[in-house]
This record gives sequence, structure tokens and C-alpha cells, in this order.
Amino acid sequence: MPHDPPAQPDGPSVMWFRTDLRLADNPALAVAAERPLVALYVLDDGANGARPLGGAARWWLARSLRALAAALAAQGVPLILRRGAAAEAVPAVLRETGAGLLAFNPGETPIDRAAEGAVTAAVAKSLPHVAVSHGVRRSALIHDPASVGGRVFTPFWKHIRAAFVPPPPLPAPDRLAGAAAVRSDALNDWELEPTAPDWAGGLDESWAPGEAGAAKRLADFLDGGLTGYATLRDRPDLDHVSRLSPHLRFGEITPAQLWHAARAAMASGRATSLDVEKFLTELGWREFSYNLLNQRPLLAEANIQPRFDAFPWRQDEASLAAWQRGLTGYPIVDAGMRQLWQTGWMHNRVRMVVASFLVKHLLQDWRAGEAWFWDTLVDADPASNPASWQWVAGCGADAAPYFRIFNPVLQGEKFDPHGDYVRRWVPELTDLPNAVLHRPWTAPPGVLSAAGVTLGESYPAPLVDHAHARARALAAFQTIKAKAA
DNA sequence: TACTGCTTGAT
DNA sequence: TCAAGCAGT
Repeated sequence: MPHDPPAQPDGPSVMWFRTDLRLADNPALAVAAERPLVALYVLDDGANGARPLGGAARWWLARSLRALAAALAAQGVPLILRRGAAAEAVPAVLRETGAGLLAFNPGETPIDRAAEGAVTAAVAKSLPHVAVSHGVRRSALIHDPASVGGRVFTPFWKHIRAAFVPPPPLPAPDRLAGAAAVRSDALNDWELEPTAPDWAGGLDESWAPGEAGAAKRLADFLDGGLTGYATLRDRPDLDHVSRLSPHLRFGEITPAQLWHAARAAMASGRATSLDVEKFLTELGWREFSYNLLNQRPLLAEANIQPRFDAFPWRQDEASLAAWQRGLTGYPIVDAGMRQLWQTGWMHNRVRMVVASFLVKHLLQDWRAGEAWFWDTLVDADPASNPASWQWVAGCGADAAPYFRIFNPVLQGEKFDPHGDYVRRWVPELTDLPNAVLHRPWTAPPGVLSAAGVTLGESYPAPLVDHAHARARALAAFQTIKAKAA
């Protein structure tokens, strides 16, 4: 039996990194950095009951960990990687390093808090000399889900805007000092990155995971995309969204940093208050989603409105597969699904259109779509992804009414008016004229052949007729509507 | 952050 | 003939 080294209350600190893969505005790191530092990341990979990361998120995590390791290594601090239950891995590293302080930022999901509770209990039991710090304040959210509730977005956000102003972001620690290193897993052995090279290739071209990549993305957004954000953010053919969601998801940047950067851009006249307020509202939906997750830990599994438990979803693997591959015959839907597959991301407007299409036109259970997004989106988080699916499906809190059924033709014509977005992701339709680009089945045969399009061969005929699907969805809704009263 | 079908009134 | 407004889904 090996015995523990003597307790060292003044020993080094262990910073347990979680979904906070950054050095700046990191309250726990600010405390941990006052001592020689051991940086630790634990891949629980389901060990704590958490949902295993999807494929795209695993790719992102690998890249983000590499970026964090490089930033730490530049200051002489190795990043220690361990795999397994945090309640075993964290105390083990504390013991091996003779640490006197454990620091970590509190998580914002019930499962994360359960994991940290288990860690804290294990430390208190077997390493009572180790102090535990959660840093000086919360940083993953603007608001405190324990102190605010609500099921309706507008009053929720109004309250948050009035009651919570994020404090100025903390700078990265001036300097870090490494403690003696201990064993680490090799990142490559975790096999986080997809073996299909074409997938990783598309992700590589689209993203720069890590804190530096997040800062550059924010700077680029403030330099261009934020201007006109209030209206142009709905245009998938333009570049007026922030694309910061995956950086936020892994804690490479904080909402407080975004908040203050956006307000500063307004103060310096680079952005209007309308644009900034719209941008902050998008952060608000993220806050709202985390609030819901804390109210409803089974957000990804259970309808918030129980009457939807009786909804007559269709089982149709072929339709689901056509949707996943971007072969529905509706150009705006197919463009979005292909953008998702090729880049791990989809424009928000198009997310609503494709989600509505799956749930209402194809009558597929929203959980099937949520699972696909979870696997393929680099930004899928345990709150926003299920909350947004429930919103679209109509079964969520403050949800869009079920009878709000997007018309994929009108949505395409309204938000991709020149067809640039469709032509980029559905190149087989490139030569169709704008007048029929979003509804190729209405094009005269001569127009189709001139564009080299053969419906059913070079591009699918519509999987379902819109008017028929709309009527069918409303009829399905009628079967559960009576139960609401 | 909806669509559809219908009416009304301008042309 | 159609834009605009409205109600119902």
C-alpha cells in the first residue's frame, strides 16, 4: 500500500478546468494562480451521468485543450489530462502533487454541480487540509439561476437586464508558476477527433478553437458583423452573426467579456444601441436556456408541456435520413443541413427552418433532431440545444405556438433573396434562376434542363408537399389540443 | 423569430 | 390586379 505524502496546506494549487478553457476572466484561476499551479482537465465521458459529447464537440474539445495546453506551457505550466470520474481523478492529482488548494469554477448544469459535489465531498473526507475555492464570482452565466425563475422569455430577460450587470472581466493572471508535473494522459489517446478525414477537414477550415481564436472572432465581429446586426443577423447569405457560440460553449470566452465589448463598441460609436441590444438578447436566450435546464434537468428528454407526451410522432427512418443528409428537396433546408455537416455549425435562422421542417413537415419527434444537432454541432450545449428544439416544436416554455409552421419557400425567399446561401451549399442548383431557386419543382421543364437540373436525379423532388404537410401537422396537433383544456 | 385565406380599397 | 389588413390556425 503506498501511503499519502504528508499534508501540505501551503502546497501548490490544482486548477480543475471544466467548461472554462481560458485564462482571462477566469475567477477560479485568478485564485489558483497565487500559488505554484497544476492545471488539470478531467474527461468524465459519461462517468458522472453526463451526456457524452457529440462528435463535433469532441473535435472542438481536442483543439481547445491543445490551445489551452499551449497557452499554459508558454508560462511553464503543463496541462495534466486524466480520464474517468472526477471524484476519483481530482483527489488523485491533489494527492500526487501535495496540493493545498483546489480551485474550480462552479458548473451551471445540475450534472456539473453533482460532479463537483462528489469531488468536494471526496476531498473533504480524504484530504481535509486541502482548501477549496470557487473563485470570486460566477463567470459562465450573467445571472444566477438559483435566484431567478420564470417560463416566459421577455419578462425573464427584462429582469436580468435590470438586476444583473456583469462585472468587468478579470484579466488573465500576470504570471503563472508551474508546480512539479505529474503523469498526464496523451490527448491523442483520448481519440476525440473523428476518423473520417473529410469531416475534420471541414471543421478545420471553419474554426479556430481556443481562447485566442475566440478573441479574434469577437474582434472581427465587432469590426464588421455587429453593424446592422438587428436586422441582418437573419440573413444566412451575409456575415452578420457572431459565430461565437462554440467558443462560449467551451468557456473560451465569457458572456461578461462579450457584454462589455459590445457596450464599448456602442460607446465608441462603432455600433448602435439597437444592434447591441439585439446581440445582448441573444446572450439572453442562452441565459434563459440554462435557467430552464436548472428548472428541468431532463430538458433533452421530457416535453416541458406534458400534453405533447401524447403527440402522434411518425417513425420514419427514411425521412429522418433525408433530412440529415440535406436531401429533402427544399433548397433552404438542404443548404442548412449540408452547412451543418460540412462545418459543424448552421446559421440560426436556418436552424429554425430545418427544425420546423423536421418536426412539422415530417412529424418527427423533436428529440431525433436534437440528437442529430447534439452530434454534429460544435456549439451544442446541454441547455440551448434542447431548449431551442422544444421552442420550435411548440412543447417548450414560452414556445412558438405549434401552428406557427414555417413555409420553407417563403423563408428562403425572404432571408436568402439572392440565393447565395443555397448556391453555396447546394451547388447542383447553382444555375437555376432566382425566381425558382427556392422552389425548383415549379420551374418549367426548359428552365430546369437549361440549369442542368433533373428533379429526382440531380436533386430530389420535394419529400413532402408543403400544403399537405402543413394540414397534416395541424391535424396532428388537434389530437392533443383537447387535452390542454 | 409565421402562414394562410379572406376582405377591403386603391388603381 | 394587388397591397395591406385582419382573423384563425
